[in-house]
Amino acid sequence: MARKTKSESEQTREHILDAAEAEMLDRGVGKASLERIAQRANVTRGAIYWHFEDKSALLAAMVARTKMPMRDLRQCLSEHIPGAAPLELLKEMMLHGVNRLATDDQHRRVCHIVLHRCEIDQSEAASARLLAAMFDETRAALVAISHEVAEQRSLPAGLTAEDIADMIMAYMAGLYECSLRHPDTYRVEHGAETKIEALLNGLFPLPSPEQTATSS
Amino acid sequence: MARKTKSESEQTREHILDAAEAEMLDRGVGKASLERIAQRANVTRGAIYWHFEDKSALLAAMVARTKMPMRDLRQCLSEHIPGAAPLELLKEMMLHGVNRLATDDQHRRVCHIVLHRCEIDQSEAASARLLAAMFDETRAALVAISHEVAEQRSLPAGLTAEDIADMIMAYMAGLYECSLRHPDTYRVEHGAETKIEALLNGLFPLPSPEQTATSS
DNA sequence: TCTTACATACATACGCGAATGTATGTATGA
DNA sequence: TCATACATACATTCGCGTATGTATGTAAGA
Repeated sequence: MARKTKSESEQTREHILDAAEAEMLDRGVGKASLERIAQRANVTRGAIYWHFEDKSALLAAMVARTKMPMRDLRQCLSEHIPGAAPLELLKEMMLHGVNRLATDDQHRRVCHIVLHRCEIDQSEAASARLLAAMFDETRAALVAISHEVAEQRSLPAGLTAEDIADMIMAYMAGLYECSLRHPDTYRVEHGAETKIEALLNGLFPLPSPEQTATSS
Repeated sequence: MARKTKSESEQTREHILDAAEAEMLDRGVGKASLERIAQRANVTRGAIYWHFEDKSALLAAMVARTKMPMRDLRQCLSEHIPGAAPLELLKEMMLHGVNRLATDDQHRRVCHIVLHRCEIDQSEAASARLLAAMFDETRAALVAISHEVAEQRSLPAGLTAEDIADMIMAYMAGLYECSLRHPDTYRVEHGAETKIEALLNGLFPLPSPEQTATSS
């Protein structure tokens, strides 16, 4: 076959990424063969090796295609809901995560691959670091905003803002876990907002009058 | 080498399982080779094929070694804390999970392997079914006990006992996720009991007087 | 504007190692 | 002596990486 123009080559690259998503979702990253990925994309392995160095680079590109930094999310939400209280912002951040998990199929696929169809070892060090970084980033964001919320609401006895952030972190991680692993029986989107509100109300109780008096 | 007595052969079986745990933890299930597992156990692949049909059977045996059915747990707790209120029982169930996750190293290893070092596909269908069964089992237990608790406490507005059970399910799943994936930065055991109490107090608020009057 | 030269975007072919499953050997306990 | 509990040897498969072939897009120069 002949050489393609630049935009066409960009398309084949996308086709390869799509095919890789499908293959890795079906067989897992380890058992996904470049040969079958190529067949799905109607190219040969040569094309894959032209666009990507190896399988792990292919995986990394897949992740990069769907990753959204926390920084951008918060920025975006702050602009979208100007002057929102921290608690409102936190709720919106969580809702955004749930919504994306419920509706963005590509994001679901990629997360499912990275989280559950991938044995992370040294060869996928890049993906491993990226995963850890996303965890740290999310957690840091939660800690920061939990501190802000704690200035307006109170905290359960014996717990710090960091503790609450860790609990929220676990809840969100669990939602991803349950929703991706058991999509037929666990519906994240069901009552999502109500649940989040209930959780946050429980974790950030309204300050009782005497507490307010003590703290002020 | 020569034939061993029955108990000795049982020991080699255990050694093989131990070695498999270590290998699969290091390299992941897919990249774990039976040859290296055999070396770690000071046997040859022949021994492995004698005791297990193939790698997936080996994995299944590993899981079976650490699995504890929910039925047994509840039974055990009911006997241990006789006459406990449902809420107390639920708290103890969750605490038991966290404690095991924090202290039982073999359990941690096996869970980490099955959850994060294993690309579940048709070849590991047995493990996949077992995992799904554990999920369903746990969830059913949570739903049941949530209903019981809901008879004594109240529920957040707009949520059912099933909803609450799903939230608790997500929280527990998230604890496993965070603790196993980021053992250095995420400490499950830190303030575990206080956190669980705060969570349950938030999800099962004390019935307010007028609500009690209305419901009765 | 037409040609030339080079880079691009793949396809094809080859060699390699690694892991698996099986078949067979063998020494020992019961 | 016979089944057990392995060890050893062998064949086969599979996927990867690389080397190489090839046709076309594209830019520079005449």
